[in-house]
Amino acid sequence: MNRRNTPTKEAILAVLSNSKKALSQDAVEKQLNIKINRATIYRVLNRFCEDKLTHKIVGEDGKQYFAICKPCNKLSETITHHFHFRCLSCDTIECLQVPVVYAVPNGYEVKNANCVLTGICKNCK
Amino acid sequence: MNRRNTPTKEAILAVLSNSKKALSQDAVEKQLNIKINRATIYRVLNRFCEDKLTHKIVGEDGKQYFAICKPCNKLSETITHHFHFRCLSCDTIECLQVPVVYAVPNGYEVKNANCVLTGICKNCK
DNA sequence: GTATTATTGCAACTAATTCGCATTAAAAAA
DNA sequence: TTTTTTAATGCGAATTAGTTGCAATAATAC
Ligand SMILES: [Mn+2]
Ligand SMILES: [Mn+2]
Ligand SMILES: [Zn+2]
Ligand SMILES: [Zn+2]
Repeated sequence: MNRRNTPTKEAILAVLSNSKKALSQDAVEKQLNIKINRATIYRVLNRFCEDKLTHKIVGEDGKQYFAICKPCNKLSETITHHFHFRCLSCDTIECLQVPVVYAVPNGYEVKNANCVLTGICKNCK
Repeated sequence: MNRRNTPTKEAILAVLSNSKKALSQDAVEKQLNIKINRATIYRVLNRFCEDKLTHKIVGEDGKQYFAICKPCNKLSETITHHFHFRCLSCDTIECLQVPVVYAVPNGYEVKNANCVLTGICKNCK
């Protein structure tokens, strides 16, 4: 199933590129200047993830956030797993350039990591 | 608002105590031998969290899991933030005795951490 | 025993995400 | 350039997890 170029895809990608924060479907929709269907936005975002263009973070609010972050693209696989920070005040999630370090017990195979720190961000203090 | 002792509370606590894994509301309900309302289970679990008897983990599946784990009770605040592991095969979350280590940029205040590794657990390999 | 109010059950509700299906439109083929 | 193929989209309905209002129940204090 080959990917196709569509205005929808471009628009959503542009929004993500211009954002320093990870965005929820809702946030993406609000920042779009064209009207795109909710389900479609989810589908596009998930396709981006499949293609490793973005990554998905799940907050302790249980919501999905999507980010295309600099670290992810330029650095090695190791730092690909980095911490995220969710500010309780401005309710945004951002990628921190802080690698996730851990060691798992024998016999465990880690495929992914979802690490979110919560608190108050620099701007909101 | 003082807490009261009820059979419901005892039953749910017993289930959590006997479990080596973190449990969702659904999982708790299934393991109970008495019938307790869904909303009530959530309320009891959240009360446990308020009272620091349990802690809540949110998986990348967006669901809430509750655990009363050994490390949490006997160790210091520092290790209270530990990694969790969610097995994609048996779909359970467990507390790892692996501390979460990080350093945040200046001006950030961390209040909580939700760190979940995903993959295949020892048993399922 | 009586009063107070935390706890519970039930049903309705909310919010986030997904899904089925018909329609549209990229891109490949002719 | 037209035709064909099928990925992408829109819409509405469905699903899932969790919450909330409210009346009934029951633990605890008096
Ligand atoms: Mn990132
Ligand atoms: Mn734990
Ligand atoms: Zn903030
Ligand atoms: Zn497993």
